[in-house]
Amino acid sequence: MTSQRETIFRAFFESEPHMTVEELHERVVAMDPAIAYTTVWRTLKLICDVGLGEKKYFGDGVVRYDRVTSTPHGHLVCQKCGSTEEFFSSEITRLLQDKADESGLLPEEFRIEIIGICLKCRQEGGVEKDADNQGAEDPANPASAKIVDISGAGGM
Amino acid sequence: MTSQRETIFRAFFESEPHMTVEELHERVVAMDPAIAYTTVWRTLKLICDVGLGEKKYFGDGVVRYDRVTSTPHGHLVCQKCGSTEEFFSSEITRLLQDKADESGLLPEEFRIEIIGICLKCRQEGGVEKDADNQGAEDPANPASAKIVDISGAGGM
DNA sequence: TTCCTTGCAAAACATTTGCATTTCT
DNA sequence: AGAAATGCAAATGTTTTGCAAGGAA
Repeated sequence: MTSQRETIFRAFFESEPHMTVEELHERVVAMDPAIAYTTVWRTLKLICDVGLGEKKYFGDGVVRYDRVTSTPHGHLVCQKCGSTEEFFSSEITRLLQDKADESGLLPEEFRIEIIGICLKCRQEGGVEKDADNQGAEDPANPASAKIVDISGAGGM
Repeated sequence: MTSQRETIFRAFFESEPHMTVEELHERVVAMDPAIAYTTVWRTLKLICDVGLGEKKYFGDGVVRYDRVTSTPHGHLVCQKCGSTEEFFSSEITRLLQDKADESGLLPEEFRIEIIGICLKCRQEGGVEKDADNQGAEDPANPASAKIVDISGAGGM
């Protein structure tokens, strides 16, 4: 365990969910400017290999990484502004498990994503997302990643 | 509407689901050797833009394209051999719609993927598929192929 | 002719890897 | 010392774009 790894681990586990390598690297650099992108990438890979993290693909061309949580969850992703929201549903999880069982597939991960246009973007109409930062979170606006629900309709 | 487009359209709608640009291009070339990869790519983009198709990301580094079906469906993807299977569940769809409604997001697409190890691969145990790097797993690091007890779920 | 499409080549990009150097044990 | 981690640069592998030539309306 090196100091770089410790920094990267901290940054990863303390940050908001589904960050890209680049985003995490930015955070890491803020803590220690000498840490290279490659090291962040390799550490992220390490974290996934040991099962503490996993890749996420929201479909905007970049890989994101999530901490492995005890509870499976899905994401609501806005195509326009790139904001994301998480949701939980034990009922959906159960149904998916059933599907896997039927097929004989031993599930390792469930990916549940709802892609669409968020309420805010529909109301504001004209707001375009940052061209060179597609689907990325605005680092200055972590509010774009909020956690919702937990027990609503559908037994989540 | 050019002959190339007609060929590509036919190939796309008559082929199996979730093909990559390259795979579709191969099929197209079999029908008309003069059609370029770029044209296939652009036509696929066109198809998606008009809403007849949509991108899929199974996490192996390549984009796949699916026809938009009247019924939303999910995929069971084997990390080892790369095989895929589709499944349908109106109940899951309904629950996801509920989640979107709660958030105010106008859903345009549901992505439901169950990633794991298929029955065949578990039975055959050691059989490695040609897929050089399925899911970008490190072949030299079996730890990445952890198969945890999923009594609770695969953990997303 | 005018506009749109095609093909080829190259640009863009994110992800990975090679290798010499540094750091840790 | 020996093994492992780091940084930099470059290789990969795709996706995407620029532009001149070709084809449809």
